[in-house]
Amino acid sequence: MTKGHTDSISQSVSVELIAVLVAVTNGQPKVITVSSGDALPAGPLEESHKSLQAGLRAWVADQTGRRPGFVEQLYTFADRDRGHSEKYTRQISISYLGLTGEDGPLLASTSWRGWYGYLPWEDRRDTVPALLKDIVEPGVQRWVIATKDASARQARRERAAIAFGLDGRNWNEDLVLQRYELLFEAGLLPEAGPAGRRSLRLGSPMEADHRRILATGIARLRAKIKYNPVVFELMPPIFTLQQLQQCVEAIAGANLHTPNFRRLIEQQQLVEATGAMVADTGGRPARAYRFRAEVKEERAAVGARLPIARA
Amino acid sequence: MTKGHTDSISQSVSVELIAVLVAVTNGQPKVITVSSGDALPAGPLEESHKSLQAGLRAWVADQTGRRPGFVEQLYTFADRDRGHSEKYTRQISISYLGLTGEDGPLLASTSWRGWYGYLPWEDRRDTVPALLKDIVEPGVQRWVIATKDASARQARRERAAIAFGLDGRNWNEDLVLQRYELLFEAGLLPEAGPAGRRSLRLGSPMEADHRRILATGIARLRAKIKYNPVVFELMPPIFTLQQLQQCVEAIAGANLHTPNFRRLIEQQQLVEATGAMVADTGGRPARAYRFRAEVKEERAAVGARLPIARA
DNA sequence: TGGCATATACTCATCCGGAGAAAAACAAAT
DNA sequence: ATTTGTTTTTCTCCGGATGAGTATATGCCA
Repeated sequence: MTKGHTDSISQSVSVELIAVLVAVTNGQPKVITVSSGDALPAGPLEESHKSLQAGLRAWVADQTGRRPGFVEQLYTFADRDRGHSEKYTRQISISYLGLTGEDGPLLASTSWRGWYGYLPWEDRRDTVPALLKDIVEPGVQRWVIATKDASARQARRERAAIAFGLDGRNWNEDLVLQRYELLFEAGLLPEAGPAGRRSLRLGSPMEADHRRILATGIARLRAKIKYNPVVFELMPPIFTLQQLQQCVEAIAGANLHTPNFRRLIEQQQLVEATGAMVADTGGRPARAYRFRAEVKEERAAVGARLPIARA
Repeated sequence: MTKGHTDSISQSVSVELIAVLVAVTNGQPKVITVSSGDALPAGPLEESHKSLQAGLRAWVADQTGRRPGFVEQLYTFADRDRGHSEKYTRQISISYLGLTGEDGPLLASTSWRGWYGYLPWEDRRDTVPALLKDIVEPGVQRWVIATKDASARQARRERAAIAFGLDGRNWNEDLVLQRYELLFEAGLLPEAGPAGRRSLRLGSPMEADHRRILATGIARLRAKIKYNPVVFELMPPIFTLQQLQQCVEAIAGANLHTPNFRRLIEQQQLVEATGAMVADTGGRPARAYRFRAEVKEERAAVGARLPIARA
């Protein structure tokens, strides 16, 4: 498509901003929801908004009374046939991830909900959820063998094995979206429509594709937390290392090896001791820490590496 | 913003798809451009398109006669005041990265251009570009000291040091977008408007923010190539390890350490020898390789790791 | 005082990545 | 035929990061 066509569109288009607003309080990762937990907060892009990010921040501030310290665009998708009018309409949905604290008042219509209520198979902290063996794996298995073609079946088997750590593979906590999509395709989620089995209780559903957007946000956050010190935004100013670890565990949905976690944090010099102690831990008092502000810029980007030739 | 407002929008909105279509041929990374290299190909989202990705693929196929094997959304942004009409209009631009080969015919109005023509400071393969020392660093330095406030100046200095590897830091090839944005802010690019110094020859400019989108695409590709075997899409079916290395070097803009690169590829089992040899290399004949198809699924996601507690 | 629970420190083996040396296999020049 | 050059290919060495497990410190509470 060459230039010059770019202003030709005239179909009816509406633009919607959808937010995954995350907080973590004592080991519980949460998102802001509306409609009694049935949907993510969403609002139209308004004329007054200078940019998408600005628009999002504007109404997030309205909602939560707080301004999220970290906001990142997730994904944009377009649906046809979304409106009820006879006119052919197109909806563009732009989703964002935002990190904040749980404090600050919410409007009555909104509330915090634990995110593992929507994706219970993602929380493997203390035990591997029973529904994985009881519901997910049999359902996925049915989906695998539901294909006649042998190579297609093999492809499905491989995909399932990767997503859910089957066949001796390891569970990869980053594959939140892949798991959601597989369950959706397998018809194991009510969102999948009439084919979806409403009888299975695989977490609470959400309207439209909001649960999918939530999965996207969690996936992004789980990936990001490994190379970018965004946990910052989810922690109070002063905290103990265990609190920090529990926050990361809540996000990752897995228990961490405490000594190694500690070593990781220290060698990256993410935090500094305040000197104060926190005594009400139930055991030995813990040192209080704060984040090193400098880190924010320093470690803003480290990432993986290529075998680059020096000199 | 609670639900129920979501269909209230009525301002005039147009949706534009912009593509960064990449190919690499003998050490030259290239993008498809229009308008004699002044812009990236862009087209409106049409009613017939089922989804954004489908829309993009449709007209990419028209343009190049090839279907890119890999397509990924980059970023969405919204501008006001973009149209010329008196009506207040809003343009949504959704950008995509696509990987393909250079073969296949192009329309006359489109052409491949080397991407380092637009971002010459990003190519550090054989030598560090002279314009870094000659133009970029002095310009950035002026921008740093152009702030009165001491702490703001320090922040700028830090940011510049990270982006361009100053003050003893290493160059981080992933920070393509950060570098572009800094140069833009510093008024060193003609795109920055009247403040921009058109006299400086810091690469060829592009219309609107297309050069920024290109930077976004390059950054994404440089990051992605490290944990996801997308080089696939840019290579012919059979190749030598040196060709593969040169392709990665072209993308990364840096020379790689050959033995270590080899070791990396082998230990990841990305490729398998065909048995054939390629003799016209100028030196010792090289083994011919192909990608292992299985890898595509296997290594679709590996990523960094957290100190997860087993057991 | 003796558990109990958590916090913190230390050890050890292994793997991976950066860096460089060197051998192998051809072509072209002498 | 020998030398030189160029590229491919294989090894080695080393330090630091990582996985895994053990041990000690320090409070509270019964």
